[in-house]
Amino acid sequence: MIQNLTDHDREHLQEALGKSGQKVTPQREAVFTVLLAQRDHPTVDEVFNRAREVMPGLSLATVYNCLETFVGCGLVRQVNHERESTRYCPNLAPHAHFRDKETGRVHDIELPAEVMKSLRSILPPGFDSEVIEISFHGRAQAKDSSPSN
Amino acid sequence: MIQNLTDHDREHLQEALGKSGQKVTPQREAVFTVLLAQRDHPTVDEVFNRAREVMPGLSLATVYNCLETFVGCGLVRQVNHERESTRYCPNLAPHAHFRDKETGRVHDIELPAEVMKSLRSILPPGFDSEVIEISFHGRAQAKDSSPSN
DNA sequence: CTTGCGGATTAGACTCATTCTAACTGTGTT
DNA sequence: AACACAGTTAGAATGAGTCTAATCCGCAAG
Repeated sequence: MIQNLTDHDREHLQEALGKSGQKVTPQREAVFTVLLAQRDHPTVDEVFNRAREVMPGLSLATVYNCLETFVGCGLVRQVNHERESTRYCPNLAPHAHFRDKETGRVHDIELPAEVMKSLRSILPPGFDSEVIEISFHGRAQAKDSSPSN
Repeated sequence: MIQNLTDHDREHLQEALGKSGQKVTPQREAVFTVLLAQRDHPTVDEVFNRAREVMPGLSLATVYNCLETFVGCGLVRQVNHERESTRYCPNLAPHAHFRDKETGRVHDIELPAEVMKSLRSILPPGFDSEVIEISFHGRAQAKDSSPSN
């Protein structure tokens, strides 16, 4: 079920959009709500379908737009695996992704600061990295992993 | 300039293909030659264009087929960055990739065994990973980086 | 009010990397 | 010679994502 945003989350949305001079709109709120309601790294299509349940007139283009906006103001992260459809993730803490070969499901893997540091240290001088993406690909023991919010 | 394969490289190709029950063909040899001649992580299109100089009748579909075959028998690695075209890399040693924001060029970054190990160690029990992809994204000081084999 | 402005949304056309299909080629086999 | 079969080929099909042009909506100025 898709619940409404908590005041706290709405404020978060409000603030992040505001900072880059953009507004909260019903569509953006709906899309953001969907992302928070089920943190399973949905594709654009999945977000679209879920959001439609709550806002039937919503268009796919708008979902693309909203997600792009959110990425732009740091509200969500894009997750790409090989050439599959892009997925979206509202987890802001630095983390890696694990993609289950069997189910296709994506799990967040916590990334300790010291590992991040050792990773950064392998860059030769002259290389300056803003983003580090780490993704694992393999099998995960099924232990239900849909922490719904 | 695209040179011929050394005996050593031809043997390598031969062996890897043979192991998975496949043959060396002129097209496969041409594509492999292109990959070794200029280790700059070319896209399929780039491989296609380079290989055509040497084998004008070669078709794009074949380039896709050859590259897929090579990936299948462990001769080359695929490199994906966001949703850009897939690139191919004949460097077999474990390494990370650095994509230059400005030039779009991809650089190999050596990956020390101990960093690999610490990465593997962040996986919670039950997660079993075969492939780890690490990619950096940022700016690299231009210091000509086309080590043509 | 009502007019006008600008950002947001919309449907549908478009792009383009990749995959698929069905015909063809070349080589080795019975 | 006829066959089998992997590999190759051109072109059609797919599908995620982007673009375009029209419309909508909230708000500020007149």
